[in-house]
Parts: sequence; structure tokens; C-alpha cells
Amino acid sequence: MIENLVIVESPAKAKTLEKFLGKDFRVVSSFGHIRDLAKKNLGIDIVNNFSPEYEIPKDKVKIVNDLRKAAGESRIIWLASDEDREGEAIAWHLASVLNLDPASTRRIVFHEITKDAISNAVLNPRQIDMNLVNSQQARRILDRIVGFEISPVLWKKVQPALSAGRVQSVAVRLIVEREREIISFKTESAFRVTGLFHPETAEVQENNLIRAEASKKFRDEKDAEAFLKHCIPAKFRVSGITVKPGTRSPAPPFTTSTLQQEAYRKLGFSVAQTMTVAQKLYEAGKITYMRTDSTNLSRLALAKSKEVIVAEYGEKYSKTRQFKTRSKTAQEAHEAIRPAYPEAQTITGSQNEKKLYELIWKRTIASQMSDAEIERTTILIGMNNSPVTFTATGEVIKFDGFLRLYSESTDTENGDDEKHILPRVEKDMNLLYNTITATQKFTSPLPRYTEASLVKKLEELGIGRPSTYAPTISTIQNRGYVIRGDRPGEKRQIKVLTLSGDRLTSSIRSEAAGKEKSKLFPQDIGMIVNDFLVENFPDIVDYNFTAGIEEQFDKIAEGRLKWTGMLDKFYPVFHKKVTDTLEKKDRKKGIRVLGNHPETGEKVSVKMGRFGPVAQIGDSDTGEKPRFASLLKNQLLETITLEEALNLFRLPRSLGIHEGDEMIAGTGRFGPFIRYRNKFYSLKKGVDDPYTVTLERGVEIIREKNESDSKKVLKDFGDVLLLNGRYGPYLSRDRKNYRLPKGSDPEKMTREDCIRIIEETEKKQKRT
DNA sequence: CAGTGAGCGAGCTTCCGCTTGACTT
Repeated sequence: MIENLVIVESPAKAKTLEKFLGKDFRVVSSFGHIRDLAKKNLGIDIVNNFSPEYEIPKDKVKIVNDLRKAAGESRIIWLASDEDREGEAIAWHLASVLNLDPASTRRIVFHEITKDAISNAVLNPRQIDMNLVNSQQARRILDRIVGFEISPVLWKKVQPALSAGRVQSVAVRLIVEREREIISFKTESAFRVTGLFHPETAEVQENNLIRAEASKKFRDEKDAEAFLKHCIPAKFRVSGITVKPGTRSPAPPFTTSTLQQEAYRKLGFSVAQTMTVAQKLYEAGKITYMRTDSTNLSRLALAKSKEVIVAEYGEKYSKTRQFKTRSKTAQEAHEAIRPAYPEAQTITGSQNEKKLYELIWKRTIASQMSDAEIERTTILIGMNNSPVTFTATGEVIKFDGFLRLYSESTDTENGDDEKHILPRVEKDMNLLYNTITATQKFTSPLPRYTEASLVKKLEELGIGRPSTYAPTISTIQNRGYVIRGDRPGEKRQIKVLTLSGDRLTSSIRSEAAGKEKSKLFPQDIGMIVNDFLVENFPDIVDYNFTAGIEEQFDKIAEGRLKWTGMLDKFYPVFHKKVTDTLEKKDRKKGIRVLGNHPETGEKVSVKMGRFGPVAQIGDSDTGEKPRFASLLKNQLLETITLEEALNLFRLPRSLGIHEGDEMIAGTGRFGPFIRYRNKFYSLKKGVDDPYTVTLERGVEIIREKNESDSKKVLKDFGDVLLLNGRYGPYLSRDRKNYRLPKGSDPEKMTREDCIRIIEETEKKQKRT
């Protein structure tokens, strides 16, 4: 018989905890929730007071059996799951599933694993808080009802296997609405004028130039040119200098959301990748828990960080701070994400683990360092013949403080606003210009979301939790609602006017506009589903829906509202919307009529077809069979033009007859191709175009392909092939490919050698 | 693997939040 059994949620936490508690304590883990609503069906008896039907998921059966056994062997059970509504629910499910006797069961909580915190918790046990549990049940049941009632409506009215939910549908909506802002954005341009000045009395030198920006922007080239000409006879004078001291403070330590953002910006990690690497670090005991919404640091962490800072940089650089958590819906069951041992600046591990750890270490330590002290200087330059003024701002760091270690990145990179050191000037000093430049600047729409900036937005709206940000982003991509991708951007011409002495020259520069990397783009099906939901379930996809129900969950947790009462109010209204929507006849296909065919006058339209977005010429009710063509990958139903749609019908096209058989050019799932005698040949990217490729070129492509194919088969043993591929020689049998072991010589290999390699590979695969 | 776009119907899909492995290359 063991005296005490402590149950926590995470096995890594169990391991650490065991070290702190004596021999009398055994610590085990529940691996999160052990029970959930029934997987099949709704799992809720709505007419019977929303009574939930709970079951133990398959992958938790063994864990529950182990827990049951351990509980039977112990005298006192300590339920130490997290102190938030999910944690409370876990404790309650444990008590119920393991059939724990209240007399021998204690509920305890602690936020940090230190001797003090744990002994304090053990001295202050309490009962399971049923109000908190009920707020979790309300949350769980509401999410199930919303997801499991709306998704089938989508299967009927839009397309099978789609999904909707309180969190994912808002995530998609954000992306779709951002795309529409971009589509309707009208670019404007204006001329921005900057001058390089130097004191009249001094020669022009690198270090005495003042870069200043004009207070006025000019609408067009003519206005800008007129102003520059006006500058030629003008006298420039320093009309004011202000020097203002300022400070900058470090960012708080990482939460899940901010870690995902910074790891994307500084290391280029995807949200999922950040979480995988962080999980590794956590399991290795190198960082604290990585799914948290708290910016709190334990007293121990504060003290340790201070030691590190004082030893490394001196007392002056240390400033102990505790940060208030920004997010309103935060449940703060854990600490911020920080190094488990702040004294370890680096760790061993994979490259990515090292990089992420270093980021976490720097951010944590910097958060405990002094403010940076900055002196901001502004020089105002006046003109004697114009009300336009020029302003130069410079920044001098008087004391670097935390900046010595870390500064946070932003989502918008504007290199233009770089702050620089200004030369010494005095008021009323006369200045001469070296050059004055007017540069055309274009306005641009808000950028598309990255995975990380979407997480940031969701967190601001209080939607989703640290443990679900990464899975949500995967879900909306898996459903095909959005896709992560790049856009090369378009070359844009910029006019630049330069005044040097009394010579005015004009030049043209080009820049890439709208270039995007690793951004989230909505797909047609995402836009159609979003419009359908906004039309039929506006309350559910409202950005404030979650915030509203969270308030009610809080009331339930405080015992001021009955959880069944809350659902009683919500459900009838919601369910009526579901049945009303199901009664509507039409399916949502995103049909758009683009116009009429210029020659035949037939209707040209686009819609979501059975196999994806499709363009259509003609109408089935005219009696004639309509013609169809799939849209290309980068085209949207919403933005495709009549001309682009008509272009799709130019393929497949015949290139002519070669040696008695027809050659066809087309474009398919794997890009442009030509077809000849029932065989397909890919067109080379950037070289051949299916619209213009000729019969002669087709013959050449076929000859090249046949030549490389003949080189492809190194040895043919009938059932086994030794082939030459992109990555070198490999084996093929039954359409399955096998790598050759290192150092094997394909020239000398016999059929027996090949079969041996295949069998060994198969065996290895089975074992793992 | 490079197509498809008639219509019917059986049987499937689906949520959010806690947790890790078990998979693949």
C-alpha cells in the first residue's frame, strides 16, 4: 500500500513533481482529459436537461485502467490537475470514473513546482468545485451542439465532409474578410519628399548630413516637381530643436501565442513546428509548460534571472518585474514559458531546439532587465519661401538596458523609418541642401494573415485556447478552406525626382508590390462556407460570440447562473436556425455569371462543381449540353474575369497529326501536358506554354522523354526493376519503391541482391 | 495520375480542449 497518489495532467510534470515529494508519494499522469462526450452521435440528451453521455475514448482506456489500479493501492488520492475549468473537470471525471471516496480524495492546485508551493497546496486541500465543473460542461456541450448541428447542414447545402465550429469558422471568416479588403483595395500614390542637408559653414561629409522629411506630400509628379524647383532658390534654416528623453521597456515573457508569433518572425517556424520543438524542450525539462496564457514568473525564476543578469551585466541592468496578463479570457493555470533553469544560457539538442530555447531564454531574461534610456532629437527645418517644413528625427541610446539582449520583432517591416544619429546643429543655423528627392509611394492594403498573426488576432478576440491554436490552423487548412502559400508580387514602376544643385533629374525604379510569403489565402470553398454561415448563422460567427458566452461561463463558475439554464436559453433559438436553414431549397454553389460569349452569346458562368471550381459556357435549360472547364489553382470564383474564364476553354487543343495520330495539349492536376498515343508528357515549366506549344516542339518533347526513360531502367528483372531516379538509383516492385543501402553498386547487383534489399526494408518497416 | 460536371441512395463526414506518442519522409 502506498500512502499517497498524486494525479496530474502531464507525465513530464509528474516526473518533476515526484522528485520534490518524498517516498510516501507516487505521482502519475492522466494525460489530459480521460472522458469526453460520446464520439458517435451528439452525445447529449437534449430533452433530458442536456444530460451528457460520457465515454472513455479508446486511447485512454489503458491509462484509466492503470489509474484505477494505482488508486486502489493508495490511501489518499490527491487530484492535482490545473486550476482552471478544464482542470477542474478533469479532476471531477477522475473522481467519478475511478469511483473515488470523497473521504480519501483531496483536490489541490499549485502554479509552480517549488517546495513551498507544493507543501502549501498539500496543507490547503479543498473539494471539487462543481460550479467550475459545470461551466466546463456548458462550454463542452455548447461547442458540440454548434459543431455537430451546423456541420451536417453544410454537408447537405454545400458539400460533404465540411465542418463548422465556434472557433474554426471565425478563423476562416477573418481570412476571407481580409481577402475581400485586399480585392477591393484601391491603390493610390503620392510623392514623399526627403532632403539631405548640411550646415552652410561646413563641407559636405558623411557624418554631418541631416536626413529630413517634408511635412507635405504631393499628389502627383507635377506638384512634386514644382515644389523641388521652388527649393532651388530657397533658404533653409534650423527653426527648432527639441531633445526629449524617453524609455523603452522589455516585452513580457512568452505565452503560447507570443511564442508562436516571435518564432515565426525571428526563426520562420510554423505554428505547429514551434509547438513540436517546444514540446521536446518541455519533456527534456529545459523549459516550463508551453501551453499557457500567463505572463507570470515564479518567485524562483525572478530570483534566478536576477542573479544571471547581475553576474553577466551588473546590478544596473537588473529590474525585477511581474507582468499583468493582457488577455481578458486568460485562465492562468501555468507560468509564462521560460527556461526551467535561467542560469543555462544554451542547451544541447537539435538546431531548432537550440534556437527556440535561446529565443525563450533571451525573452525571459530581457523581461527582467532595466528599461532602455533613449534620447530623441527632432530638428525642424524651415524655408523662407514656403510654409513646408522638413523634420529630422534621430535617436541616441543613452543606456541600452534590455536592448542589449533582445528586442521584439514587429509584423510590419519598414526599413524606411530607421532612426539614426543626427549631427550637432544649433537653432537658426543656415543649412544647404545636398539633394532633395521626391519618391513616389504607393498605399497598400493590410497584409494577408500568417499563421502566427492569425493566432494573435484570435487571442485578441478571446477565441481558442493555447492548446488549440495550432490544431485550429491545421483544421482550416485540412478542410480546404484556406491554403498557406506564397505570391511572387508584381513589378511596379516608381518615379523618383532628384534635385542636386540646381539640376532636377527624373528616374524610374521598380519594386515588387504585394509580394507575400507563407501567408493564408482563402479558397473558394472557404469563401462559400463563410458566406453561408454569415447568412444563416450570423450570431455564431460573430467576432463577439465567444466573448459573450465566456461571460456566461464565468457566471456559472461563480454559481450565479445554472448551466442548464444557459443552454435552455441558447438552444431553441439556435436549433430553429438549423431547421430553417435545412428547409431552404437551394444549395450554395457560389454561382457567378460573368457575361455572354462574344461569338455565340451563350451565358458564361462559374460555380463550385462536384470536383471543384468550374467555368461553364451555356445553360442546361437551353437544351444544349453546356461545356465545362476547371479553374486554375490561383483563380478564385470571386475574382475571375470573363476573359480569363473563356481562356480556360482554349484547352485541351489539338496540335495536329503526327505520324497518323493526333497530339493534344492540355493542363491537368499536375500542370500543363501534351498527350500523344494515350501517353502523357509534362511540359517544362517556364519553357513551354500549352496555349502556344507547336507540333514540332511536341515531337521534340516526346523524343526527350523517351530518351530519359530509356536511361531510367538500369536493370529489368521482370518483377523487380532497378531504376534511375531524381535521387539516384532505386528499386521498384509492385509499384512500391525502395532505397538502396549506402555503398551498393547498382552495376553489379543481381536479382537476388535486389530481392534481399526489398525483404529487409519490409521487415524493418514492420518492426517500427 | 493528366477526368469528371446524370441521378439516386447507403453510409460516411463534424465540434473544442486537455494530453502524448504513433505514424510518415
